[in-house]
Amino acid sequence: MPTLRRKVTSMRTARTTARGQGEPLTPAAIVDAALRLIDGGGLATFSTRKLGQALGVEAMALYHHFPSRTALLDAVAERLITEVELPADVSDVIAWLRDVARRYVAVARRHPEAFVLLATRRFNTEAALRFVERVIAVLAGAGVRIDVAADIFRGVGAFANGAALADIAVRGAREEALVERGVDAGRLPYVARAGQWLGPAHVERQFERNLDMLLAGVAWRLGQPAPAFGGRSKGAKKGGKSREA
Amino acid sequence: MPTLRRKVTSMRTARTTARGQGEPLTPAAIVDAALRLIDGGGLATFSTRKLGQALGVEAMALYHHFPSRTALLDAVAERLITEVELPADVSDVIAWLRDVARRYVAVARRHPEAFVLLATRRFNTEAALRFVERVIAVLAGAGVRIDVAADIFRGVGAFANGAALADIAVRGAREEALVERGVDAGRLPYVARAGQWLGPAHVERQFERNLDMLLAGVAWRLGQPAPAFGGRSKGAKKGGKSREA
DNA sequence: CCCTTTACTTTACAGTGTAAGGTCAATTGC
DNA sequence: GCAATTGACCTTACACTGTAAAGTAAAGGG
Repeated sequence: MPTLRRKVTSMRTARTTARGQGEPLTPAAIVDAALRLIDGGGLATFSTRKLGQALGVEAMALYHHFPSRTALLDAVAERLITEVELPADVSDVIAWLRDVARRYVAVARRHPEAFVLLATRRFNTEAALRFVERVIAVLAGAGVRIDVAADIFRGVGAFANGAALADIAVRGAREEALVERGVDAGRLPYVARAGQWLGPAHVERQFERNLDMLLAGVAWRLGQPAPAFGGRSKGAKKGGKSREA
Repeated sequence: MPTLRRKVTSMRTARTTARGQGEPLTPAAIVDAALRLIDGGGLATFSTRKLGQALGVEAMALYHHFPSRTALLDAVAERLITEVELPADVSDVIAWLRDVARRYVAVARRHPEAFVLLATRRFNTEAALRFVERVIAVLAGAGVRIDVAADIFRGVGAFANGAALADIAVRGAREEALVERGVDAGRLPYVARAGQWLGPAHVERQFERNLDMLLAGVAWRLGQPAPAFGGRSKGAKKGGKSREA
């Protein structure tokens, strides 16, 4: 593996743009650059040519590493899931699920433009399946039946996805106060009153609250004592009887 | 290539393609055609030219009614929200919320390709705000404090959005059995076992179940008796002490 | 009758994803 | 040592995109 790819004195020239001197392109480097580009300029304006330029390469070079633009974006989505690292302490499944959901949404906040790639694609690619595997494994390890684990994955996953999208949408809006030029004050009295509570100042708190509510249901279903709402679980007593876990 | 829509006798020509004779384009007709096109061919292949053709008009004619393609897609999203009609019986708020969530997801199932427009945009357009208004109004009408109503809207909304996207993704995948060529049997044992439970056969049931769990939390927060899991709420009475509603 | 407005068309341009084939250094086979 | 192959990238080309700019026909108003 030559470090100097392409002799510098020849017409072919070395890639001087935004990457080490001559090491060849790798899928990982391409995906990284793509994510950076999307983060910086939005998904709508992302193009293979701009990506090529950012890598100091013609656009068609990308097709040597990915069959299509869509495949490349799939890889970006993959890259995003691997960014959510699962907490190590699995002693409390509910707390663990809460942490996973938090970290998942954190990824959305870090990559608001790219996150839609993750939210709209199916979790059946390599890294995504590994993610599913680990979550189900932790649940199963806590004694949860496999079908119930799937149910819970779906439920928490759906909520996390939706909350992440809402978070992005709310924060992304350029602070137009939601009370749109007073138009709604008359025709939309409730929106006018609820406006501030639907703004970016409260999304995070609302996420936590609703997540806790959902997880309380999960805990109930697992036959565990419901954790106290709004905070860390402070072991209550027995609660509902397990029906299937 | 002016087919023949240019003065056929003396009148302003007749648009013979896929629409009544000569009546002029309306935003509503455009949006309808756009939605049909997206439903039929996917959002990715949707273009202003194809839409124009479907309406018997040049693409640029659309720009007389909408400032941009994006604005047109905004209008399609608007069209989608108006499609979810809110149930009339508001006697039981929890049951009402459940119905709304169901109908919302039903829209996603009816328009799997277009739904992403709704899921990724902010609810601050005309029809969307009317939707929010009515939901908050019903909650407030049931005695829920305005900030709590906003919390609940966010929670149920996020879950419904995420569940709808999951529904679309799962149903959209061309039945590749999730057990991808046996690859995972060894490396992904839990996915292999959970596969069937994550397939299209169970999304709807899982949606109902998780929705019920979330709504149980909502009911608890409203100081109402928790509805029975997994079924219709069998209206109980006043119940526990309210903390904030 | 002219003037403006409405609704649409024509033309044009910069940008898109990507198929087909080319180029040249490095590696391999003999 | 040299030919053949391969890997990694480039060049060209094409069909297609959104849309700016300007044109055109008909309807309505003064």
